[in-house]
Amino acid sequence: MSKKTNKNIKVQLLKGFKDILPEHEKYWFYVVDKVIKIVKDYNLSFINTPVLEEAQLFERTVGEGSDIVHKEMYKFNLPKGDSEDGGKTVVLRPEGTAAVMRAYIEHGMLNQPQPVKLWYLMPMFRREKPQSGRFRQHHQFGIEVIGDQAPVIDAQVMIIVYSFLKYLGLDIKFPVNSIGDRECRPAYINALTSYLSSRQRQLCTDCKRRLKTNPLRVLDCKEEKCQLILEDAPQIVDYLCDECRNHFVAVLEYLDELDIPYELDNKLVRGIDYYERTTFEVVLKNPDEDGKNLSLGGGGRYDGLSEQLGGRPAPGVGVGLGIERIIGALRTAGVEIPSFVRYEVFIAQLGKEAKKKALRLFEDLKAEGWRVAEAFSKDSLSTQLEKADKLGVQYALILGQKEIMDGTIILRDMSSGMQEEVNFEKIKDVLKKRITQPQVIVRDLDDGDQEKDGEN
RNA sequence: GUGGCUAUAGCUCAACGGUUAGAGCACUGGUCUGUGGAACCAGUGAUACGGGUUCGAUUCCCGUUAGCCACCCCA
Repeated sequence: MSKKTNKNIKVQLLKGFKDILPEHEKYWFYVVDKVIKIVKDYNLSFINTPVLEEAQLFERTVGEGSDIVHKEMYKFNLPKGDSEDGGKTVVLRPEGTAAVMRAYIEHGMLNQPQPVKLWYLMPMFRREKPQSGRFRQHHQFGIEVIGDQAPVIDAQVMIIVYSFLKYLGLDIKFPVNSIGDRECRPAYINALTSYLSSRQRQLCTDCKRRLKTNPLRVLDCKEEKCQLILEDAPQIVDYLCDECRNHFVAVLEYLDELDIPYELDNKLVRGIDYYERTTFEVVLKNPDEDGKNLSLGGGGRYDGLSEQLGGRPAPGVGVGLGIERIIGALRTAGVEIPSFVRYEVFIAQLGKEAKKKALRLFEDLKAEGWRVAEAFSKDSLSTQLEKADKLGVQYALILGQKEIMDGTIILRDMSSGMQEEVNFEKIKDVLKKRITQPQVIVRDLDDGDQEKDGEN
């Protein structure tokens, strides 16, 4: 950095954006490890979609009246005339479901065995005011099961979420509701609207607006006066058609069967228009000091979404979970995150000849896939071991004049301080025996991360 | 979008309307070419930006920007 930069304005992060730093690495790897585990368990197929999409993909599905579309999208026009896509209005993807459904339609996944079970891990962008646990770019692990409307699928999506978070060490529950479908919901909205209209004067200003744009959203208003009015409001359950009611009851039965903790919440509507029937959220079981249960994600069924995008009918149900929220929850819950082994071996050298031989040994070990660290530019053994210690290396190899004469090398266990002389030629075999399971897992994880890096 | 709080080194924090803005941790080098988690010595490194009050501002005032938090909503 230049010193007196009075003239230069410091370039920094855009508001609400966060760097993911080395210090967050172990949390990400921990979560991604469990993601990989759960998607293997349930045979979900990987999908990722572009960050940039046409604006109407979300405007038509998430809904013009929703907060996401209405005020939170990064939306801009591509310059006209410089390319075939010139003049199009594009947005940074604010949520995953509509994008995945677009891909499902566009790639004819209807011709695969149904349902198609997909998962993704990708960044989302919403231009909200940043706050605790809320950023303008965040990452979601999402699951979408498309092509089947059986209630058991709804339950299964929730079961997957439940065991995923269980793997991570988080205890959660599902507020759950059914908001009906295209057949029966209009009647409920009518009933609700006329009830609220008659009491319009007592509603908060936001709700007066919602009453016109999206009456359902009045239901989850937090204002006390609105809540009071809502106590006697018509309830969606009473308006569900037989199909929707049966579907909902069946979902709950499946959840009961596996003792998945849920609680009925007849005011849960969610801020996205494409949902039908089942809607749910994923909240921490234990409330924080303020008595609130942190929300880790949400989901629901969207049987009409495909048609909204011009596709053939394809019912679906899905869920999105916020990675940053999950990591936050892991930290506050004090879940122990296994520490991360970056290097397996450190090579320390003493003397000119030893340095040469160590240089070669480093290359040899590396060629065989070992993760090797060194400090060849240092001559002091203390300094080298100190470095090895800071790197968290499990074993140090020490090579000096004496060892070269004897054809040996010293193997030092860094945690116990125990060390032994090993025949130089046998060192690889000895290492193979010593280095244990955890490192293998880290290698797997690392590969997974590289894939993801490519996407981000 | 509305409101509250904050802004000094990479981090945590100090200080004063007045000479050269201090400390701990971290970092770099050294003691250190035969043993790390330690000690000692040395070093790098900061008043967010702009304006005002003042002889003098890091300090007081205003604005901007950014951060944190709450509301709204959500992941």
